Amino acid sequence: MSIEQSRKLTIYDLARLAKSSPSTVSAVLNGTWQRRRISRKLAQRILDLAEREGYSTNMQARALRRDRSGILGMILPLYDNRYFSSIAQVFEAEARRRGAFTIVSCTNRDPAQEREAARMMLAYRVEHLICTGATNPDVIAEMCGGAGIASLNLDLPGTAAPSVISANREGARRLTDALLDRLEEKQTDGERVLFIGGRAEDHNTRERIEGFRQAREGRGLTTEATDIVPCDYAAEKAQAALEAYVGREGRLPAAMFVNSTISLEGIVRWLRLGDHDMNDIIMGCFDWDPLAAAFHPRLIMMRQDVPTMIARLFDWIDTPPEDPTIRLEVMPEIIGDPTAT
Amino acid sequence: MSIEQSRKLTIYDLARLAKSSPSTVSAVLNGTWQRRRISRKLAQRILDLAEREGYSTNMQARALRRDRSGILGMILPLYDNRYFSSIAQVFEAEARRRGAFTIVSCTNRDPAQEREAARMMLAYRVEHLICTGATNPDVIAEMCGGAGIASLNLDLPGTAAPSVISANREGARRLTDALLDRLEEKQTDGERVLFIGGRAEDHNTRERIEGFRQAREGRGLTTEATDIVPCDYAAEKAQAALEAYVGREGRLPAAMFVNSTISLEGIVRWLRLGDHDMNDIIMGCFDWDPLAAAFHPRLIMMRQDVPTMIARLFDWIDTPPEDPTIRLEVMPEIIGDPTAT
DNA sequence: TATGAATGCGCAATCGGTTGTGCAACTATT
DNA sequence: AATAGTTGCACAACCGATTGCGCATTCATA
Repeated sequence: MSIEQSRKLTIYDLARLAKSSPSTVSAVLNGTWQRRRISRKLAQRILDLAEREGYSTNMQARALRRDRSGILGMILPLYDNRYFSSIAQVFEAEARRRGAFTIVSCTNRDPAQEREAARMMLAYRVEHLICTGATNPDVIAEMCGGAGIASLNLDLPGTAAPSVISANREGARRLTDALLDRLEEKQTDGERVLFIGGRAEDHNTRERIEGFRQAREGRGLTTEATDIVPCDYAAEKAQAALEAYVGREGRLPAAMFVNSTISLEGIVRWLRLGDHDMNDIIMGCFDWDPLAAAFHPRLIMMRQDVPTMIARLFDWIDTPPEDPTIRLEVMPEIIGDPTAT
Repeated sequence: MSIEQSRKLTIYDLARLAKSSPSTVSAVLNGTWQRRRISRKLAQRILDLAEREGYSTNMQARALRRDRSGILGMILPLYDNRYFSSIAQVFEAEARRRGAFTIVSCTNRDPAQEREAARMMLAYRVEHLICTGATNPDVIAEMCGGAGIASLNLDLPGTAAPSVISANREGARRLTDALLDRLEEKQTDGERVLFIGGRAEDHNTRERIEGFRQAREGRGLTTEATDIVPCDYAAEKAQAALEAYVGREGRLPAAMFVNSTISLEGIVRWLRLGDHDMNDIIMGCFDWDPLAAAFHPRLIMMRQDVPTMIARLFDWIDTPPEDPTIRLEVMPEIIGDPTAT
């Protein structure tokens, strides 16, 4: 261990201590010493010294000189559900594996916060910016373009940068199919099936609604507009929306397609408050939460395939696609459906 | 909007465009122009120019020169529960409010990852490092000390840096009291009450066990060692531990103190698998999850007061405490206990 | 014993801001 | 009209790393 330094140790200090030069020390410490024909002996001496003195490279200086920060940036709506928190964790783990550093910023689905976060990330010269679930990814992509930084969209697609998203329509179709299978088992035909949660403006919600419609159509069922309730991402809104729905219809839906765990929270709360039995109603949720699964094993959930999505993202970080508007869909996995293998 | 530049715009470019000098441009852009007696007219001209050309300060260069990065670092075990994700979000929001940037790194309760993350944070010259739930905070504090960086502990305390933690013992006492009240209501005296989850080595778990013991002692109850099962933070381990416990004892405990939502997940799963009625067993959980609350309204939960904890943390960031070993406890709130106001 | 090549390392410029200092040009004072 | 103070700005030296280039040795070859 070194003596506590008030001033951080630099390559100049090490050069002095090693009776060498800053350029040599630099080459040794960043691994380019062989190419610069530094003798192994001197290199070892400097490495030992650096270790003993607790030297740590000043990344700001390195970034400035190299014109590469070594930082990957990500903006994210929130951390507080399993989908987004897992995105953040997997992203960070993979970046770390490659020796990159990550900066993640939560922007609360707020366009102004998204822009501000992107501005800061660009100021810190991130090498790539991943926009996850951005309300308007194209604005961010344009900011990045102006700064010469590559951006990528995740979860919600854009038209100005490559996008990795879930196969929302197909996923929703499968989830709806599972719900309808259950409904048929119960032999309660003609009952209402409610789609609830998400935002009508957002691409994923629209796609999932379309998948929902198509699955019903496949069984000769038509879907009423009143059965589609994209009441935004908030437990209270889902709770209120369900209350209103049941008030209008005079009875519970037989099955529900719940679009996100945050909506699920409101739905479950409302059912509990009204003392309804959770098992009387067939529920599917587009998103996965293991605690919800534990509490309600008959709940069918679509688990989005985060590891694969992040892997594809890094493929594009390594080799940017020629087509900047390319969109890749990753299939989510159905959980809790006994008819699925 | 500016023409797309291949090379980023610098203050030198702006100086040329404005027919001024780099030092003047710098002063204007970082707000010190009044102190440097730059005329308002020139300042405005430069600001307009910067805006029009889409200039963005290179934070690496600024950090290098100022010897201040403007970055606050935080290490965190995980994002995937409401407690830690809320810590990350509130921390980031507060830092942003103060114009600071944050870097958060998940280290999976792994000492090696914690050290590595701290090393990187120090290389990026964070101005403060917050160690949240670190397995060995003192190691990190020492690394920071050697680098002349202030560190602070959150959630789990250390002895080498100031710590903000929850009032674990008192919180556990209250939670246990609530459980025992319920038990008495049911008039099923003499039944077993199980403490399950957490790590025997970790300070919080030990304190909570102590609070659990004290609350029972307060009612003249002694606590068997076999009723204390700190089986680590993992759903599967809690599930297995409960299975083993019930196997040994021959019956379910009448009440359970579940130490974390991750343990709760395993507990609930096991109960479901065994087809036990959740309402036959009185449950308390030290940590809060709104989805769990929705599914199980009779579940009593201690919600740790994250906003207050973060506020205290920033108080210390602003004015470091004289005593570096100071420890502050923040009272968590009990949720779902009808006897509490 | 020259000559050319390879080895081993240091010099100095550079990345893009920041900031102490100095120096004109003006204004106010006597 | 001479002096002192103020206003408005530019110069140049940093911050700590990186890297093109060059120079002195040593080694191999003729």
